[in-house]
Amino acid sequence: MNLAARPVETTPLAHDRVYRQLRSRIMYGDLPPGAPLTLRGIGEEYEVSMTPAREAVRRLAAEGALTMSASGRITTPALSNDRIEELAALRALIEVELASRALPRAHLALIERLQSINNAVAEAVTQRDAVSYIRANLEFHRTLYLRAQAPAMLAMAETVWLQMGPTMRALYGRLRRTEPPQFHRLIIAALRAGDEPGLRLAVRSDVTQGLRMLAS
Amino acid sequence: MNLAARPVETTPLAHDRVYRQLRSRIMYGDLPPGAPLTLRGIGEEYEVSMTPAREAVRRLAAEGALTMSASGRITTPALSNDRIEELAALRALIEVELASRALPRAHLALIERLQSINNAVAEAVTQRDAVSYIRANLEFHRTLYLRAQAPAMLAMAETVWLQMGPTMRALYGRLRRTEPPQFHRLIIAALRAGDEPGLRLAVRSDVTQGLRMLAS
DNA sequence: TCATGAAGATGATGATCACATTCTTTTACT
DNA sequence: AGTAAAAGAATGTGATCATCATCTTCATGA
Repeated sequence: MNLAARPVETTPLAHDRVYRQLRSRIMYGDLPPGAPLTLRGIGEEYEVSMTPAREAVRRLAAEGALTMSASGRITTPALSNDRIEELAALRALIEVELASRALPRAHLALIERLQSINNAVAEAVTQRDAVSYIRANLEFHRTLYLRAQAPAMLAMAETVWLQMGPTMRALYGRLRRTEPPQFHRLIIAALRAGDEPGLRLAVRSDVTQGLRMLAS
Repeated sequence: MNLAARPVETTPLAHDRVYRQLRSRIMYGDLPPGAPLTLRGIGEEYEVSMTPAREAVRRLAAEGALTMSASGRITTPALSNDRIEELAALRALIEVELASRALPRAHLALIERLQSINNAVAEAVTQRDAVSYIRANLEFHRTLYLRAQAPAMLAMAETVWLQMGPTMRALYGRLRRTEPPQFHRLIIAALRAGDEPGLRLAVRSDVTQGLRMLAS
């Protein structure tokens, strides 16, 4: 057994690299809804052959991050309003539970980190940078939920985020506002106070507020 | 546009066929936890080359139905008790919501179909046929949830079922009982009465009852 | 002017192969 | 006899190619 020769350096695997980069672009709204992708195009962009591109695309399609037509055409998902409502409801269900499980383990250091991330969210809002906003917003939620010690639930929540990525970009893109996220402050306040009902309400409100944007 | 030449017959696609068959075997507990699989073995079994086998495996791995080790070895998941608790909690969250949404649309024909499926469940129990039991049990739930008109939520629930498949088989395999499922009767009764709180409680109880088997 | 159809381009699918890594078994040495 | 090294087998990864389906474009005809 050779322990010294294996630092931690793993996974120079091509398909995994392509998967992760595509996943980030989709989740954070770098791609609009309905954007077409091709295996050859992806392979060329990431300098790999079609094989790893195919595996990355299939993996993302299985997670709902990409849509494959009957003829195999690949696009980012263009969600119907019903589908958006469903995904928002799923976010509410899962993330309220995650927040609730994180609450008893939320110490001061975590709350301060959330505060700091929230400043980045506010800055992205004032600069109207949709991608930065989505990334910082999701990092706020992920940081809290990591404390829940519930990896399967967190994975489910991230899958929902992934499916909503392109749509969130389109939604925030046509939104004109400059106020920082109010519900994040409520979440932080509830964490400080150890107020579970308040926390559940604040998370639910934050997660479903995007639905109101559909009235446009 | 040629409408006549395309009946409905689509998807003789190899990777999709392999995916569906493997998915069924995993979800219904035909494979035990930790069972090893190989791409060449799958290809031989389903008479395809490694390429479609790989795509099916990757898709299933993305859904959590298969586990890939760091070196790429493929096995069915062997869940820890913590992970089982998490997945059961997810089932409770999602399926209670699905049942609640299905309730206002549940007419008599649906209730009678559930009754009939429940007879099949009871029969599988008396015959101690684990695979038939799991299949009939999940069909009971799926039939109800289809009425919710919430495909994204149903897909999430099925993903959880998929992850638990091998473990459910192992759990029911060492279970020795012959009584039919009591909570299914409560679910049907609540549907007949239009009793939403009762339905939510019955579904939650049915979904989490398997957790009690862990006390062994 | 619009519909129809054919030709070309585009793209996904599946098979095969070479390669590197990992696991298993055997062999050799103490 | 037990441990370690080495040879061999097994397995996933990625590239390339042939093939077929689909879409687009352009020409043809009413």
